[in-house]
Amino acid sequence: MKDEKKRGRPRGFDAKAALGKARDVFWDKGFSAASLDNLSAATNLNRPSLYGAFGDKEALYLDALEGYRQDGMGVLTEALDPSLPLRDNIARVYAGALAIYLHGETAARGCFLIGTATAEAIQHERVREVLGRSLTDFDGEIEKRMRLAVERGELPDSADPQMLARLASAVMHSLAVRARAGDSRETLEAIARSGVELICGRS
Amino acid sequence: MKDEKKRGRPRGFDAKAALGKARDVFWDKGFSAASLDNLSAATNLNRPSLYGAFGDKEALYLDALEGYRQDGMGVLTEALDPSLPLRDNIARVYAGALAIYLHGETAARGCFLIGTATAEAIQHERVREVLGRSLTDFDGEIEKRMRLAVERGELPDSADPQMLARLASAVMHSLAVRARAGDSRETLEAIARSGVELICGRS
DNA sequence: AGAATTTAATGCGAAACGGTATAAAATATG
DNA sequence: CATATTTTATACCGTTTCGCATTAAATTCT
Repeated sequence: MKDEKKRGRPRGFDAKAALGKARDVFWDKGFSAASLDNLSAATNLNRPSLYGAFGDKEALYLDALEGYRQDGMGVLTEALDPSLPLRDNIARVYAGALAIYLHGETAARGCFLIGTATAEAIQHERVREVLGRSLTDFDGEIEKRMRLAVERGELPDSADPQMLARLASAVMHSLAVRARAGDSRETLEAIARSGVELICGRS
Repeated sequence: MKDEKKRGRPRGFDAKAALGKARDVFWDKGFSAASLDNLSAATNLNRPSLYGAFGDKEALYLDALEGYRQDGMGVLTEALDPSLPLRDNIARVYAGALAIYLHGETAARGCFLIGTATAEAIQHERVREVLGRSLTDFDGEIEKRMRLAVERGELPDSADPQMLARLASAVMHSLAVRARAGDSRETLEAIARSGVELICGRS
């Protein structure tokens, strides 16, 4: 469904890979501090090619954000596999987050969204919109699992699924910030463990 | 102890007030997107005066961060008044945070540190250092109160004061991010209430 | 009063910025 | 093969950036 040969010179690069490289630059520097020269160098694309494929700098950034958001949702739904106990689900959510935030083992970059989009959110309405949607969608996915947990008796009937979900997200937001502030993997994992305990009950 | 008249032309502005105006600019735009022209206009200082009083842009930003950090610690210790019950203390911490994050009632700016310093933390080591220190100091102050709570029997002996403190901070970090993402005051206050419930026990 | 010293104002200057005009290269179509 | 169309490469344009050089103003010290 995409083999209709477009006429004209074919593009000589993989747009998805280039977007990933651009995302890495934004991830390290933030939107404002990342220059088109940086992005051009990282993607091996000259500026007109970048512009042609993605539009201007803001559009490229929004594309990168949206891709990250979708990847994150994928990791989340995978972690929330309802055949596992709730406690395992939440632990997996945090483990998945830390795998992204710690980036390999070495330098911690934290969360791309929380680490860079928050800074631009006041001035750039579209960035704020993506950020807000990401947070609420994340909350919502966890909330669904919390509702299921109440139905199944993993949580007491008195539990408030929406609020528990938001607090479960809150722990992750904190991991995102702390990772970028340079906290050690050990510290972050300890917080994650304690978070699971607190959210899912001490039973 | 500061009436020793310096010789030479006296400075014609209040450095502290100027720093506050500069902080507001950084708060809205972030470090990288804030230009010296913006800062100059907001403070009513021409660039050489800014430079003379605070040094370059990064030094000015670090000054603003440090001032915010200290203000925040002041609000925190006030909220943690040990003559009040733990539950009230934590509720006051969140209320104090939201008062800052929501800025009046209208446009939400979130937390200056979490909203802007996280973005620069990877590239600017000194910013990362201030951010990290701010987070750990905050945790530490709450941890002291948690220890006291265990001694007093407000929390069970089995409670882990360090981890409870970090999770209490986590809720605040989430408020900081969500405020900047545009969440309503009602939502944020509801999260704060639920956070108090979760941290301080459902009793 | 005059010298010394500090701050304030104007404005410059080199570099970096985002974005694009222009032309060459590569492919499909007729 | 010629033409149309799309991508790539080079180079450039106007603007904005940060920082400072220079000069004027205001105050203290001698």
